[in-house]
Amino acid sequence: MAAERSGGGDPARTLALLWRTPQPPKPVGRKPKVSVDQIVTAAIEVADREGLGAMSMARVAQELGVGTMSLYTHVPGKAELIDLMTDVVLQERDLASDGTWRERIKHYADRTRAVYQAHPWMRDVSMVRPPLGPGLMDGQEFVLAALADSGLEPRLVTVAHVAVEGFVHGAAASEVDDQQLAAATGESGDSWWGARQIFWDDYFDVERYPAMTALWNAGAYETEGSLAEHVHSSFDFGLDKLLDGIEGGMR
Amino acid sequence: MAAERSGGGDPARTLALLWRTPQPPKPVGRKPKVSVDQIVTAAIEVADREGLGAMSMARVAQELGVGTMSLYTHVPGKAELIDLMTDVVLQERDLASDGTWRERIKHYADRTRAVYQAHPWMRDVSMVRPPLGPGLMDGQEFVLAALADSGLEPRLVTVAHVAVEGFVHGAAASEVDDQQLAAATGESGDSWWGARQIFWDDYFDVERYPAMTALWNAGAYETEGSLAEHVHSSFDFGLDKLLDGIEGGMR
DNA sequence: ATTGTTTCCGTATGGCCTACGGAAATGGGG
DNA sequence: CCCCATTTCCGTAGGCCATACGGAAACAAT
Repeated sequence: MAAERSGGGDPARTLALLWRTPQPPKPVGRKPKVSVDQIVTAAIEVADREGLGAMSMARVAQELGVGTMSLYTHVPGKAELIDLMTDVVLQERDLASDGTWRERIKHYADRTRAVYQAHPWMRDVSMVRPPLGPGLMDGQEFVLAALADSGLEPRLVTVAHVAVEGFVHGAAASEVDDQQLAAATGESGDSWWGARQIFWDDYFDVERYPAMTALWNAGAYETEGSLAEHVHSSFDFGLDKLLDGIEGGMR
Repeated sequence: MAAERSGGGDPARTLALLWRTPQPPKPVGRKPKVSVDQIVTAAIEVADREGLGAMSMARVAQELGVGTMSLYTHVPGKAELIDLMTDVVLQERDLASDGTWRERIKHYADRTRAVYQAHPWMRDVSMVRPPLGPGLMDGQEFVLAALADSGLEPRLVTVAHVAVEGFVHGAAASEVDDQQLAAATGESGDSWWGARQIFWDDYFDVERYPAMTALWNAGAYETEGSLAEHVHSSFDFGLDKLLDGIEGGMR
């Protein structure tokens, strides 16, 4: 399915929800059975366990013991609910701000990765029109502050910011993709690749792929750890090199 | 919705389709009304125009003037169809192999970006269990050959490969996300951000976000081009710095 | 008890994938 | 010309999804 997108609904309503603008208590009327926080928490639990595909309005309502349509009293729609879920889990990063600028960016990358690990459905959430809530904003501030301390001039800070954010979210999404697929299909990544052993036997053409063949023969693919560990260390390497490049470009 | 995943179906069948293993012509039996190639082409057209969400089996069959279930005679299921679509559009990159290793990697990035631009639904396709067809394999060979020429030792070539692939696909996906959302919702990115002007008026806290405020005051956000252009140049910057880092790490 | 206000939620619409099994088309052998 | 094995075509049906609509139910104040 396509990426989940932010709702086109009333921005004022969505922003009030994201920042939990306190609503004046209603003096009259029926008492609510559920709150926005309960709905968001239940939705996150369902998505954590069964994926964003399983997080339907009916499923969340069932979890809370209310009717499906009751949710719409508290939340404009599913897209906005995903916005709320996203900002809540981004807040879990709880970013600490000491160390050099490089250390802080690596800290940011680690914490963001941890969010994706804990909530693999984040892979399916598009970040180009992000929820403008405290979780997202605190993260942006953290990275921008670090980059500003690096000595880059302001214009380049904003450019580097997009590059770093893109790398970190992309890397975290990639890493988690494998686990998510494993959960969704009931087949591990290693098992999946194993079942495709016949590719190397029947289709791989040594003449057509000399570079891959040479690397294979040089033992470059005789890795020790699991697939996931290899991917993880590759992204550590990539982030390091990206920061090296940014640092070097200033001297 | 969740990311589209590769089918857990019979790998041998899927590989035969990906590499278009010639089937012995059937001497008897009803003549097929459609071919695999026609199905894949029609599916790509639908997805290009209306997104992967609209690419349903029923929609593709309608496009071809056949019944929905007829497709299942030629293609195991939707997941495998997406694999076939993916490999076909990756083949469109048509990679040329001259220039320095850096030039070749930038060429690869540009051509891959072009694929995403032409086929925005690629954003929704997970690449952790990729279709092992000629389109993907040729790309891998191209990047690995370039990195091998850079002088990295074999072990590091495979590590750098994952980092570069992650960056390129992540960047291309990010760029395209905006257009895809614009098409899906009928609202451009600039318009979307404009509608959220009230965020800066009502919610942005100068005390809480000093780094962002300082950058704003320094004029770092007074960009000239569109949002899309800014994102594009940021990823060019990022790739350059990543390659700088890789290059510098060897000296 | 009535009224105003708010929340709860049953129903209905139109979509999705695909298992199943029978109908229709095709070419060769009698 | 008919029969039949083989292959493809496809209608039906089941179980999911989001959400518009409008009435029922709960509550406080009068």
